[in-house]
Order: sequence, then C-alpha cells, then structure tokens
Amino acid sequence: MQNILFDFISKYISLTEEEWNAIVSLDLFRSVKKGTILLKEGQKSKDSYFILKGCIRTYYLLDSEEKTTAFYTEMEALTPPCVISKTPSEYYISCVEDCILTVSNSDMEVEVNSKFPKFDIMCRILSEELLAKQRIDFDEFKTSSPEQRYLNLIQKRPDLIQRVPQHQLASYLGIKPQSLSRLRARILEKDRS
Amino acid sequence: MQNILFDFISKYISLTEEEWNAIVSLDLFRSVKKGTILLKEGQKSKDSYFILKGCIRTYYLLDSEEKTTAFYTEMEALTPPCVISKTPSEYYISCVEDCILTVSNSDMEVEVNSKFPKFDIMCRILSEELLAKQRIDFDEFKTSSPEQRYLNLIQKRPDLIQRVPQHQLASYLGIKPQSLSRLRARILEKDRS
DNA sequence: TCCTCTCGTTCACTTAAGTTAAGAAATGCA
DNA sequence: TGCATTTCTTAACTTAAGTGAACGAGAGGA
Repeated sequence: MQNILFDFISKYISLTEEEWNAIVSLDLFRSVKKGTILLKEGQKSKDSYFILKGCIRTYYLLDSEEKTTAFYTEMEALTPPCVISKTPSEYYISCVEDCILTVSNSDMEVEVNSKFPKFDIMCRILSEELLAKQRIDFDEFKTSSPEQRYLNLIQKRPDLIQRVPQHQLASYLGIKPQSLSRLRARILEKDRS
Repeated sequence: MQNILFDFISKYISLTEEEWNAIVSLDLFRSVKKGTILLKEGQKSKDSYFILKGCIRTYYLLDSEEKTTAFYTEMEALTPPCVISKTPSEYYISCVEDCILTVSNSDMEVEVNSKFPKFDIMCRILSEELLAKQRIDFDEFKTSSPEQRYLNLIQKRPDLIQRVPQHQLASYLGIKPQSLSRLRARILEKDRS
C-alpha cells in the first residue's frame, strides 16, 4: 500500500531514502469503514487526506438535505477549505466505501516542510495543478446542461457511476435524484432509436 | 501603482529591500486597452497575470458563442490552466476595461524562485488559498439555482454587476442572457410586492 | 423470517430556463 | 450628428428541471 503513496509523490519530486523514511515514520496510514464520517459541519480540523483505496465524498447539509459536491478516489488528495481558512467546516466528509487513507495534519506538514524544503515545492506544484484542473471542471460545469454533465461523467469517471448511489451523483451534477432518473431514461430512449 | 503589488505580496511573505528590488527590476507592469485579447484559444503561453487596475475575463468560444466563466479584478491573480498543463489554451482572456497588469512568465518565476525560495512558499500558500476559495465557489454554484446565484453575486461582487455587460454575466451564472433579463425582472417584481 | 428504511423509478403537475424573434435602448464610430 | 452595431428587454412557445406523491426492489437489522 505504501508504494502507492511513493509513486504519487515521485510524480512531483524525487525522494532520497532519508526523506521517504521521514514520511513513513509519521505513521499516516488509516483504515476506515464505509459510512465513517471524517469531518462534520462546524468542526475545526487540520487534517488532509490522500486516498490509497476507496472513495470519500464531501457534502453540505442544506434544509436537512445532503448536497454532495465532490468525490475523491484512488490517488487523489483532499485538503478541506476549513484547514486553509482555519474556520469551522461548512461541510461533511464521509466514506462511500471502506477506505485506506493517509491522514496528515497541517502542523506535521509545517514541520516536514521546514526540514525538507523539497516538500514545499511538491505542495506548490500539486496545488497549482489541482487549481487548474478544478478550474476546468468548474468551467465545464458552467457551460453545460445536466444531461451533458452526466454524459461527460460517463466518459471521464465511469467508475463513479458504479460505486456511488445515484442520489449522491444527482447533487454532484447539480440536480435532484428524480431528475437524474428521468434524464437517464431519456438517454436510454435516444440510444434505442 | 507598484505599492499595490507590494501590499499584495506582503500579505503572504515579508520582503527585504533586495527581494523587492529583484521584482521591480523584472519590469512586469503593463497598460492594456479595453477589448485587448491577452490570450487566444489554441495559443501556448507561459504568462500569468495580476490585476492592479481594471477587469479581465476568461471565455470559451463554443458553437460560435462566448461563454464567460470567470472575471478577475483588482488584487486578483490568474495563471491560466494552459500554463500549468503546457498545452494550447482552451479559452480566451480579454480585457473588460482598460487595465494595469503585471505580466510574468513561468521561466522568470522559476528563476526568481530559485534565487529566493521564499517566493516558492508564497506561491504555495497563494495557490492553496485560491484552491480552497474556488472550491467553495464551485460548491455554491452547484447547490444553488440561477436566481440564488445572481442574488449571491449582488452580495459578494456588486461591482461586477456595474462594470460587466449583462450577457457576459449571464454565462458566468450558467444561463442565457434572456434568462438573466427575465430573472432580474422577476426579482424586481417580488421586491415591489 | 419479517419488518423497516433506503433507494430508485415513475407520474402528474408546476416552475423556470432555452429558443426564436422582434423591437427598444445604448454605444461606438465615421 | 447620424448610422450601424451591440446590448438589453419582452413575448410566445418549447423543453427540461423541481415538487410531491406513490410504488416496488433491495439491504440491513431485530
């Protein structure tokens, strides 16, 4: 399992034995059960996550309805906005499946980064990349209809459609579960003809 | 004008005289006229922008229609995704008003950052902040209706409604110009009663 | 095993956005 | 100033999403 993390980091920087040992010694790996809530609305937290196996989702509770806004799967990293802004969280994070994660808190990162400035550079590159990627996702969302978004999702993240309940996908696509159900029926109808 | 940039950088790191001189000597400041296109679809570019005065927008040309996805105003920075991915740009950047900008290219940044590692840290913090902010914007967009988005915009960026043509605001809100016009009429109607 | 709760689907109805078109208002330019 | 172009608004009609409700299938717990 560790080598997944190693491969991920290696995409950004090359690691010496010493640096890698420093990471391993932090004992970041955690196994968590499906349904576990990692972060609740109103909580303060300094934890960032990296998914080695499984799937987690972020959602807001608005009018006692869950609004899912993002899914994170294998080889993806998540630093919740509340960690950056140092304010109570506006959303929940929960495990869609049994997961193996690394959990690192920002104090640890400050310490490691001051010892190995290389990690600072990795974090910079990683956030710049994520920022650009998220910008493109946002732009695609804005410029397309729910149906196009769904078709786009089938192309880009087909696994999500299998592993995630449909009502969670719906709010991820910005619509209601009933609308997603109808939209899917509409697409099947078109395919038949 | 320079002190705007100085104040911005000072929010993230403290600058020595030498560091500040290094930045000034790069001669980054540019004046550009309203309507100027800074980046075109298909172009490769290494330029990042910081707005000292004015407003720029990013837009896609889809089915020969402009789809505006973002506006950047005073004290905001933009590194286009194509600079990060090193691929041709998918969108256009154009000036909504006469602007005063800094234009820096990524080669220069690499050079400055290697001379002053402090800048690397600033870039990391800045991208982490922007990533978190953009995540929240995206989430708000997903979880609200066009009308809520418009009301939200009035609260958060009232200046945009004054300085930007409505048909550009419309696609920024994810709808057609006619729908924005109707939606505004609907809100006025409600206010009256 | 039975019961309950969740999830997905369907339906009828409402509401709002997309579309097409026309005209008024504002803007820019000669 | 006058003309052309762009921008905004309005309207009628179409299409799709929101809403409320009902139903069946399936999962999980007692």
